[in-house]
Amino acid sequence: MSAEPGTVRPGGRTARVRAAVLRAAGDVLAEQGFDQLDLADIARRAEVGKTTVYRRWGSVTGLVADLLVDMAEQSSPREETGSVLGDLRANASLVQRTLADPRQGALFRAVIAAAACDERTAAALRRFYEVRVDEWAPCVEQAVARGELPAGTDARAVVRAVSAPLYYGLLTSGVVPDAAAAERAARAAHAAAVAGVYVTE
Amino acid sequence: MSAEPGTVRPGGRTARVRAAVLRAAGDVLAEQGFDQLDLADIARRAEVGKTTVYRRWGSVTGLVADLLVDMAEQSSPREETGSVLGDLRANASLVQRTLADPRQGALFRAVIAAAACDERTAAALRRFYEVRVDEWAPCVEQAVARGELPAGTDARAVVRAVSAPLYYGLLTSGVVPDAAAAERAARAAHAAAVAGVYVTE
DNA sequence: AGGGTAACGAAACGGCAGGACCGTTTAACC
DNA sequence: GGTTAAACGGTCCTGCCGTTTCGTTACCCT
Repeated sequence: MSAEPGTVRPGGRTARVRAAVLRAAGDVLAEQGFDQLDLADIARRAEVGKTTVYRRWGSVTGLVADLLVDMAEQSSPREETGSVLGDLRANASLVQRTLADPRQGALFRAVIAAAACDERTAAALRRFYEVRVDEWAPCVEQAVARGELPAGTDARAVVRAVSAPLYYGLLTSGVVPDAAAAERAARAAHAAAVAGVYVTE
Repeated sequence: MSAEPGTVRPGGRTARVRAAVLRAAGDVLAEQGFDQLDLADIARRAEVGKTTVYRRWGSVTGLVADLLVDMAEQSSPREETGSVLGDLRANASLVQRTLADPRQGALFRAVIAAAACDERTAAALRRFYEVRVDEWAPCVEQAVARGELPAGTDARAVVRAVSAPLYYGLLTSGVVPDAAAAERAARAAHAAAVAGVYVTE
């Protein structure tokens, strides 16, 4: 049993091929959604042999899983405004702008759909959001330390609460969130956190 | 241009075939997810000719869209407990139990994934949630009338806020919601509504 | 800098999803 | 109950997705 292709000689051409294929995969996912995905089409766009794509990724979901690993590596740093509400607003705005962007929004919908169909992709998606939530949780922890939120508040739960309504509208009703929706999301999470809804133990 | 098959003679055998196929489709969706869906397999399970499934529904997404129409018709009546928080709890618990049910939960994930790939399916899904939100919005409207929530509160927004975190966890992280999550969802939506986050105009 | 081999790429193959044909059943209307 | 055609269902087939094969390129190590 040999290692996966691309792991022994990951540099040079191999890296270029990976980058080109992932870029093409992102484009096609954003344009068409993941079920109409033809690996041969991606190979053509990436100017790469069809055989290579099948050998290295095997299936559509495998390709999406690798794309998610790539996306998780590009983490956007959090902003700090001095108050929880401001920080949550910044986070909500970031999520909102991401989902409202034609390419990014469609890409996220496609990736989440893919994760619902394949366990490996689901694991990659879970990891992606873990990274994102970990990035922003310190804002809430600092707020607890400053006394703005009750002690014992689950920081990660608050961060997830900000994203939830924005994702929910997009996924279940196709509603692209606007700035007002971001503001509501931030204020709602803040109000709930102040009320002690996310206090554990 | 002739009408869609199944619309001119919707009774008798046609209805039985539709019911059998939709049931089989739900089973397969819940078991395997929608991308591995083979219409011939569904036909076999439903003990129906393969040709019939292809002729009437054409594609996997078309079948899912019809399944959603069928699901929307079976609306579960809302409960009324006398207080907003109680009503929101009842709603959250209903959603939580639905998503936590192995068959129903998997079915919802699959259906949402299908909606991300096809516009007709997305429209059917939107309609499904419109029906559900309309069913529960009166609870919030009555609460506003009773003075429990501020005037001008967007009732539908509050109802959606209850579901959002439960769906968000399931779709992005594969977290099956438990009773505690339902309680948090209800209390969070309530706290935000009381704080006037969902007041419009 | 040169060899060994990991990784790529073109072309040919094959299995199966999805569709076409046509005879059979039966719902709808009188 | 008889007639009409809408809808079903078995069979065959065609096109495409994914795979295999084998020759070529170029990355990595010494």
